[in-house]
Amino acid sequence: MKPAGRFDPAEVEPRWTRAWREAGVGHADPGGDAPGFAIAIPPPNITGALHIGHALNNTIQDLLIRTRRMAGDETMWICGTDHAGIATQAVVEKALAAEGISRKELGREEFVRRVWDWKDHSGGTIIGQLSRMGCTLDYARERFTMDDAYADAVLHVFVDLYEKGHIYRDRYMVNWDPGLGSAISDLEVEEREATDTLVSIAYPLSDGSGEIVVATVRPETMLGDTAVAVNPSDERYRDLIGRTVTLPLVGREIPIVGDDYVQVDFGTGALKVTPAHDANDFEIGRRHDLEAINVIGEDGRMTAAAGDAYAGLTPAECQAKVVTDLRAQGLIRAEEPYTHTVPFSQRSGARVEPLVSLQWFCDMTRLAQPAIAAVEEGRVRFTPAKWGEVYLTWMREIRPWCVSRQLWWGHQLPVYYKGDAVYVGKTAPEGEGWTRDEDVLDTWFSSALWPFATLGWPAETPELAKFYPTQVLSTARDIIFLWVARMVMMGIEYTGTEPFSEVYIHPVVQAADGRRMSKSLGTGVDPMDIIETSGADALRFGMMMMSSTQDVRFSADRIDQGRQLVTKLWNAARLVVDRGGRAGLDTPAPESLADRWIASRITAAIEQSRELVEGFQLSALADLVYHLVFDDYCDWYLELLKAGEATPEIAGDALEQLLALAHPMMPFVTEECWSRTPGARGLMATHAPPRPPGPRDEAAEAEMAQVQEVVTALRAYRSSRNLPPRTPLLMSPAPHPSVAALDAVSEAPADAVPTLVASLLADGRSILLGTTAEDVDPEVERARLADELATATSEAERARRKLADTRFVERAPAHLVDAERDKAARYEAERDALAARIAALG
RNA sequence: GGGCGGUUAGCUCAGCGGUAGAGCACCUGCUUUACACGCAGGUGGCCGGCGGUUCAAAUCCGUCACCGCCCA
Repeated sequence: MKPAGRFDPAEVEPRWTRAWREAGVGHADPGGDAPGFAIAIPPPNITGALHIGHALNNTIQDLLIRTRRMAGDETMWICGTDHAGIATQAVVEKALAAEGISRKELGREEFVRRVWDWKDHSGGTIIGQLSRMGCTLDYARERFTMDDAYADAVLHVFVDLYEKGHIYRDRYMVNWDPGLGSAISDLEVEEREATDTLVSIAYPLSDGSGEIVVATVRPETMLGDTAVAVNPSDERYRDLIGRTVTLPLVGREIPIVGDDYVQVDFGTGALKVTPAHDANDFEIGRRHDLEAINVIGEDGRMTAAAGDAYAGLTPAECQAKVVTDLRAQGLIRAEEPYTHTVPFSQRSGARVEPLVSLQWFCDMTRLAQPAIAAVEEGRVRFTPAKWGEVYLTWMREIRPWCVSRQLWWGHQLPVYYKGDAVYVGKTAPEGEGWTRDEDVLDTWFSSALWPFATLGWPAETPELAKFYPTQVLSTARDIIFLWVARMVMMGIEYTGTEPFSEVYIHPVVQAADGRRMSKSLGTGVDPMDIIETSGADALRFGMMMMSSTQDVRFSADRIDQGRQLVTKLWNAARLVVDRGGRAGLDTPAPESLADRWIASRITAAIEQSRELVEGFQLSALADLVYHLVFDDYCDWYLELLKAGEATPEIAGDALEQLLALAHPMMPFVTEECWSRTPGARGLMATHAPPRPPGPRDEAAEAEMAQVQEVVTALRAYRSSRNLPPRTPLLMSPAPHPSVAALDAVSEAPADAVPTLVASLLADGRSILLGTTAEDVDPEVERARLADELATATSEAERARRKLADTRFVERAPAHLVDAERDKAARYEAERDALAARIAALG
């Protein structure tokens, strides 16, 4: 069938999505002989919809997967979604709230059932959108982090880490999110700047001999103070160490301790110590064996321990009352505005309350060691490499991970209590009276197992044998710690192997104005809108162009560029087919200059594209394909084909190579063109890769470069003389046949040469050309020649000056010096020729 | 406080030791029978400032300024 009419992505693309699914293009066969190549998708949340970051990341992964598939590997792109504990629970709670129902009214069992209902209806959104983008995931093997088998793997790991002594329960300082009613990890806390009041409070010495003044932005926490700390080197206070003060409003007698942590020059140099509500104070408390009194509860209100006057207030209300009460007692010494950073929850947006709480922790120090070595020794390679350093820095200072969350949606801890007894196991212990821990695991605990739990681990499945370890992980830098690092640790611990060997960290796409792209700011760009207006191929090309070496602003121009490339390919294919081009021929060796040249150019591009893919230089790859299609193939080669200087056989073969080269990036248009090319068999998606690089045809490339230079010079000449584009020109010496085929130029008869008007430097030598004598306006020509003379003269001088520098001649590489000599000679010859022409004009 | 990155054409970005590139925008031509989502020809940069290394620096080193991110 001959390609005809306009290319309509909205009609074409869904058709191929279905065809690939039906042909099982993404479905992996663990039984085959071909080498396995696997990528585990960063599982999107079931709550979300496709955003530009997904579009970018999954374009990259599909490009890699399609490239390897065409190369003959047995590919598996592991598909699935993440249960996203906090986010999903929040979405469902919000929906319930709209019906006037609270989670607690519903009860845990019913609530979890409702979340599953919600997941069944809305949880597949992103996976469906990825399919529309042309992603060839292994959809039939889609996994979910709460699937029975997956959940079993998660509990297996928890129990095992507990038995190995890495998981323990402790009262420890955690980041408490009062909005969520749960502890959150260090990585979910965001520091923001806030201006508070720094209040100086006098604490009277117990023996009545004076007072010590402390400064704080959280006066309400004084109710939980159990010491005052000063730096032992601070002469002002040194003598007070070991004495006590009486805590105002409370009346508790608390010690003055010496601790190096205290900054002498901050505030008054004396620090109130509240071990239950400040991470640093907690450490000081441990060093001095101080009691930790929780005065702020998990409900975000003051506890009974804060005293009858304050219990039940919010911290803000309590702060106001404490300050009022202290002022009444004349104990406020100063109040001044103070700007500092304050922790907020990335999850709920609430101000994080540090408090001491009984939680489950995972000590990461031993697990980190082999994961550090894996990167240091190159078994896991980051691109760009700097992220490897970021990873290592974090891993070397790794801290305990708080893994319990006070939520209902997630993997409930396999922990059971009876009185003081604790049992950890996948199934409930025998006997009566055991109750299961209410908490669930941090979602990242389960995602850490993603690359192997999705393949059936801990069972020894054929999938695991064939496709683990995976090859590449492509993701965003903001989850290097949350996810990548933990996958490496868990992968090594449980499979003995790093879960992937390459980590590609893609850029962050910002809004066009440089702000963060977000729905709430209204700066988001919906990839599905782009697909609707421009097609998935254009989206994919645009994302590739934006996948450069640094963070980029969203550029609609790049999408347009993709749309134009799609159209160009489509039209080029139509032309070639129209001229008798066919695919899959036993193509004869190219003979004409044009045929030899395009074959060589494509060979070069195939070679380059391999290097670019290996180095994840994806915007360069997109750029390469773009220019190969537009410039080499369409602007030069197809013009030569139309002029009869190239053969349809080679044109058809070149088209096939071009489609294969572009297919991983733009699967739809290439598949469609392929299907309409006579002689094409099978799908482009499973087509052999672009032909392996053979030798370049250096001679053809050099000759064609000369042809291009002359043709360009002819066009520029007409343009500068304001001559219509196809104005016939005469030239001497005779034009190369390809030049004559592309341009209205012919050899000047010998007797006409003296009347030729222009002298151009092209093809490394002077050529003379002109129309006929009567067209010549001597004034215009003289001005034009004078311009060229000026250029030639200054370039010649420049080169001579450089050659006159003995240090350059002596120290620069010989080929550069030679090139400079050659340049000087050429420009001097040109200069003289131009001068002669001007003289001849009179 | 510590660390990392950025600063190149009007805009978005490549280039990272040998006389500055792309796309878009802009200007001039062109209804050339694949494509006006096109073709041809152009305009436009002391490559953030200042020092240094080198025969040679947008590219390497130092420093300053501004912007952004990460960790404390």
